[in-house]
Amino acid sequence: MSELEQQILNRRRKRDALAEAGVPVYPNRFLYDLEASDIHARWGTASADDLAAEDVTLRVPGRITAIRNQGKVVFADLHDGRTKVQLFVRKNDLAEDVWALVSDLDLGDIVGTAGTLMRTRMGELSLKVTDVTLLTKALRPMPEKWSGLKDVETRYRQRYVDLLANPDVRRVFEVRARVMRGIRRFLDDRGFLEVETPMMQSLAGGAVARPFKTHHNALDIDLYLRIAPELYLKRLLVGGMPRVYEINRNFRNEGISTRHNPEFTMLEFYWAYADHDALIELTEELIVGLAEDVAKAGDTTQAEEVDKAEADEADDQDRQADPLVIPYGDHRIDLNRPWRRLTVKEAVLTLGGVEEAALADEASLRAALAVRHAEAPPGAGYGKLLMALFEETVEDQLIQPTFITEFPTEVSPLAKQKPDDPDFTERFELYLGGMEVANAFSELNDPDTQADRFRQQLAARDAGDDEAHRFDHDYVRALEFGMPPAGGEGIGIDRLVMLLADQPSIRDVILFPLLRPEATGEDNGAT
RNA sequence: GGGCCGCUAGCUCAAUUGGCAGAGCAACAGACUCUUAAUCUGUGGGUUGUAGGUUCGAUUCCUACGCGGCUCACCA
Repeated sequence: MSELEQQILNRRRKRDALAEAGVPVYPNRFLYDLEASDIHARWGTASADDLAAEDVTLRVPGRITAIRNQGKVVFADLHDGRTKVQLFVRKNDLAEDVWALVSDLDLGDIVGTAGTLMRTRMGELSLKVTDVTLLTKALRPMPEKWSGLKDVETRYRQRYVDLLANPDVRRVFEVRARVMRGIRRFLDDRGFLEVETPMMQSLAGGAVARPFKTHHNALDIDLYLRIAPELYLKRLLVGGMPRVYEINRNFRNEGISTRHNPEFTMLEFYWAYADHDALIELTEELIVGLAEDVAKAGDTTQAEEVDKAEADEADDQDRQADPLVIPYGDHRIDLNRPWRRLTVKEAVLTLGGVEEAALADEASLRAALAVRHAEAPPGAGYGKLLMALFEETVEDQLIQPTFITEFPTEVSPLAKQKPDDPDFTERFELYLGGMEVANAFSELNDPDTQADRFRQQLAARDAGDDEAHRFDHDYVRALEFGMPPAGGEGIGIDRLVMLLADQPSIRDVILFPLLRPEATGEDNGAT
């Protein structure tokens, strides 16, 4: 029998012995007053005398994360997932069977306690326990208390263990929730209506990417998981909803990397009568507001948590100095407005170190790519070549917030052309931390031009670009009813959270990132 | 898909030139009525990711495979 199996067996025996003695080992409920976080929020600064005077008796549930057994006194940490409160258990204070239960507790057990708040001689806020009931027995051992769980594969596969062992992981997902709330509040306050459009589409449009394919049996039709909600949201503009947004999952059947997960969360919003410049303003305002929100929340979390006092001090100082200068890996990103704006061509010339002559025509672009050992995409015209050069020379340098504007029409089949230069569109992308975070443009609303663009995409597909956009006849029909001039934007939420929570991989901001399934063999210790 | 790296006890990590696979925590038995990485005494725990190969002998060298990480490619 392996070590793990032995430990599981021991825990099962303890549980089964209790059950045989008539103790319900998975009781249905425990009426409680407060959890550890609430207790710290309310009495975190109360003195021993205050507590004695107030005589606070409480019922508190939680998970046992540490046990310090002193013989006839036991100290234990009772954790609520965010923070702990210490249990101070004396044999004299308990009924005999309760003391027996306490003596048999294992790390990870979930219990309900009752007692009085006090401070120990060392000053720790503690619950002087008068009763303990087992709420759930943990059958598997917890990871090591000091080093936590480091193995990345286990952290992603068994996120529940990661969350139990590594308290910082919890904070990342609290930031994520805060970002989601902040976005909804921001857009709701400005009169945007949150809507939901199909995730299963018979034609995967609105972006350029390979889709996942599935099949509906009753209708006997193939369907695709959406790669973007764009074309449906714009149909709502036609339908007279002037400001709409959707925040939900997109699915792209592409490679996986530190910035790509096959399913990812995207905010898209459409704003009738707004132009490109209004979108830039709104984007700055939104993201700055979210960053301020996250910084503020970080401060209060740290004030609450005694344990966190020694958290990264350099970090704290930055935030105090300027909450809009945020750490990201080795970088500091300055979110103070206004953010830099460069056209694609300007960026290639100034940041990419490309000679102006290289932008002259397709041949010179191809030459510039060849010099850099970069491939030209199949069937590429001037626009695609320019973007290939941009990605090769500029993209990963865009650490500080930068709006890249004036994208080629060739790579922007749904965007409106610039009035003075039809080869380029009123489109921008926002880069932060070297990542593309947002993509926005003035929406093409001329149905005939849109039909032409779709035809050009079909031609590109024939020329070897198997990700070119499909022709969506119903969308053109919708445009024929008249779509108001509008600005639209998509923001990648996962990447934004990476930045605001200072996480290096998209897997660190997605609770259950996609991994290859585990080998079919049984996990050790399963019975 | 390519390149590089990793996989050793439940967890975190060692193991010299190819020579008996170890430690801390956790577990188990015991001591201890203010500890907080509690302390002290003792004990058990391994198909070294899988399958082959080389060798008297493989955690170590070789091959294939699996899973993961980074990276390149891919990907607005």
